[in-house]
Parts: sequence; C-alpha cells; structure tokens
Amino acid sequence: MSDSGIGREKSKASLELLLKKHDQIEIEKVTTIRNFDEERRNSLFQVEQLKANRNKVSMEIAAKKKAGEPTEELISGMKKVSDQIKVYDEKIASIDSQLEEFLLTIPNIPHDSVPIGIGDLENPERERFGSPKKFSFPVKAHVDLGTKLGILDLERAGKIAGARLSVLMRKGAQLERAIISFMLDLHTREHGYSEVAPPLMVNSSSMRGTGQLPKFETDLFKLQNTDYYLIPTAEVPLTNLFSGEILGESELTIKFVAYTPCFRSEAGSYGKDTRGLIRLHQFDKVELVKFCRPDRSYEELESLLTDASKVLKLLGIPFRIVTLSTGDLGFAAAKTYDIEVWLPSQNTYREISSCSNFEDFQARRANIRFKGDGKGAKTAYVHTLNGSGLAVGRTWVAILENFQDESGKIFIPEPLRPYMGGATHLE
RNA sequence: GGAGAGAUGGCUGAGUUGGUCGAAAGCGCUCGACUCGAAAUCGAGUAGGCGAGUUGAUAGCUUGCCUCGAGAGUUCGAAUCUCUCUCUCUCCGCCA
Repeated sequence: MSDSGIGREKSKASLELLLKKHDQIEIEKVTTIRNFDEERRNSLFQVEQLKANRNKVSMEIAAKKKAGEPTEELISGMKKVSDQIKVYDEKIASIDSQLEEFLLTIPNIPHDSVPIGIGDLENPERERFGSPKKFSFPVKAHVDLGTKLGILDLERAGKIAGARLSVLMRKGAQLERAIISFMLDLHTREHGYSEVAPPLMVNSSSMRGTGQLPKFETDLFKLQNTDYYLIPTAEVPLTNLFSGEILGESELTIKFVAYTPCFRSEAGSYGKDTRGLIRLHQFDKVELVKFCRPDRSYEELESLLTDASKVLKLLGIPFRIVTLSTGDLGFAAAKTYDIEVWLPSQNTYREISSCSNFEDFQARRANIRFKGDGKGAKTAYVHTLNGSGLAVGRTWVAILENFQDESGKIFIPEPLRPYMGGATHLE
C-alpha cells in the first residue's frame, strides 16, 4: 500500500482534472488512467467486502474460543477468504505501482494564460526595466574583467577540479558573499520570507516530490553507494520540507528563502556557455519558495516575481521579464516567468531567475496538503511556487559587466557597499 | 565505527503469554453548566486517510475499509510474533 507521495494521484478528483484537460494531453494516456482506475475501484470494492466479513468472523472466533466452543469450521472457512483477499490486494498493489510509474512521467498542464509556442523564441516579453548603458569603449566580458582584477581564477579551478567549476578570490569571494547577504536580508526583512539553511543533499523521494525524478536523473549528481543526490536547487529541500504533512490553513501562505550552492551535471550542454560563470556544475543561488491556498497561487506568483525583480531594481541593473511559452515550460510548472538580466558583453538578456507556479503538481507528488480550522473543513493540496531570488553567480557577472569602466574598474552598487566594508569600487 | 534502548492519537504515556484496541489514563483543546466576568470545579466531545448510502451539497447523518515509524512475512485474526529498512536516544571511539 502506498499512501504517500503520488499515491494520491489515483483519486477521482485528480482524474477528473486530467480528463477536463484531455485536449492537452494524449487521449491514450487518459484512457489508460481511466481503465486502471476502474479496475482498481472494482477490486477495492470486492476486497473491502471480504475484509469486512473477515473482521466480523474473527470476532466470532474470539467469542467462541472464550466460551470454549469449537471454531474449526469457521477458521477453515476464513482461510479461503484470506486467500481471496491476498489475490485482490496483490492486484490492487500492482495497479497502484503501474499507475504511479505512469503518472510520474506525465508533465504538468500549462495554465490557460500561458502563450502557445514551441520554444524560447515564442516567449513574449512582458516588461522591461532600465535601459542598457551605452559604453564609450569596448566592453569586456566578466571573465576578462575578473581575471585581470585577480578575483576570478578559472585556470586554477580547472586544475583542482575541472571544467564548469570556478574559484572566486579575494574581493570576488567577498562580492559573492555580499550579494548573498543582500538578497537574504531583502527577502527576509522586506518581503516576509523565513530563512532556511537546508541540506545540500537529499534522498530520491524528495527528488520525486519536486519532479526531478524519475525523468531527469542524468541532470543530477548522485553520491555513490547512497540514496543521496546533490541538490540542483534549494527548491528541492524546501518544497519537500512539508512532504506528507497537512498544514493548517491559517499558516498559509508560507514563504521560505534559502541560500544554497546548487549542483547540476549539465549533461547535454556541451559547447554552450563554456566560458565564464554562466553555466557551472556548482553555483550559488538564493531561492524563494511558497506554499499557498490554491485560489491564491497566481497572485502569489505575481508577488514572487515582484520580490525577485526587486533585487535587480535595487542594484540598478537592466532586465526584462518574459513569459515562458508552452514549448519552453518545464516539466513540473504550470506557468513560469523568467527574469533576464542584461549582459553587455553578450549584448543580450540572459536568464537570472525563473519564477514558477506548480499549482498542485508537486503537492500531489510530495503529498502536501492543508486543512481549514472549521468543523467541516476539508483537506486539499496546497499550491507550491518557487523562484530564484536570484542566481548569485549570474548576478556577480552582471555587476562586473554592467558596472565596468574603461580601465577595468568595477563600480559597486550602493546596496552592496555595506556588505563590502563600504568599498565603492573593485580595482 | 562498536555496544545498547526505543518509535503508539496535538503532547505525555499505558498496552508486548496475539482475539470487541484505533487504542487506558493524564495534559491540552472545543462546547456546555456555574460566574457580572475570569479562575477553580462539574458534564460532554476531541486522530487521520480512502470509499459507499442519504442529501441540492465538497454541510450534516449512517456505514465499510485502511493506518499504532516504513515495507515484507507468520496467522482465521497482529500495536502485540519474525525479517528488512528508516529515524531517534544513551554509552564508547572518532571528528568540524
């Protein structure tokens, strides 16, 4: 019996939900689910009747034994019933596990407001903030700026570890820490998030809960001879914090912020962003996670986006927000906004945050529910959301590139100075 | 890493010669009585999940099944016996 995790996805309500949207997932899959479910309900009904009988007769046996009456016929009759029960139980368990495996591979259904498109080229721009600065000299890339300043050492990173790993030195390391502190302070003090310091490795069950497993195992680093994976984002430990729990409605919305390193194998990204800090096996990120009532989740998505955007606004770095189209949407998300920051050396906007509403997709898999305080209060799945607030490494890059001068000096944005011992420049 | 103990309802904590135990008792909480009000006292209620019936109802009411860390097993029947796993605690060792 699996009553945790996506076991709940067998429920009538979830099936109806899928059926309602049948135009968006293959009819075949829906039919499969429907057949499975029907078979399961029939067996369940049969076995429950048998069990009711067994429970009743067991009590009779107990009573007769106490009275010293013979019980042989009853017991031998019950042996047959128990055998039948076993057959049905096995059948149900088999259906459950097949159904579960099957459901785990079905992606979330995009929200009605998500634009149709086949890839990132169809992602409409929603808003743009600030305008890229006109430089009167040839801009340098962050790798060159950082290396020259002695705050970034990719060569030695390659020596001690390998490609797609980095070493920040001196003021570069301090800047990383300043960015982290600034973001954490902003979100905890101004935006009402509670800070969490989660483990950087989690078990496979958590990875299933948020949707990384079973489909995306190759994107993860797994620790040998254990069930542990290095987290690809703090979303995983934070969202799973309440797995298998029923939260009080009055506690919602719950808002967490965490700074963690993130680990990604970046399998399949050969040749992409090979230079610099844009795409690494390990990078720092400040992550925002929310648990809320279903009817509030799209409001919460908007405020999540606002909270994340605030970081770049305060730093004074130009950025834009795009809405991911259906083709670019992640496996688990129902709707996603990307925040893209301006990178002068690439003359383009690059993703620095991804803010998503997963609706009840993760909540079903991780079995996270809530319940009202009233008498007739029902339990229902929460909605989960998360967004980067922001990717720290890419923020570091954006600061170097957007605030460089002709001599290679870097202007430190005002909000970070308190965290940099009052320094105004990196030089 | 070595040795040992344990995991029961919101909490504390009974229950281990298998049989009206989903579970004593206490605390907490809810409702009621008393009170001007409160405290104290007294009375009643108080785990979750999934189905079925009734209903306009995802309200109530009636009813079945499952759950005493998780999974598997023994048995007509398991919180109670066996095995595996997970976690917690104590002592020793080691260590940031």
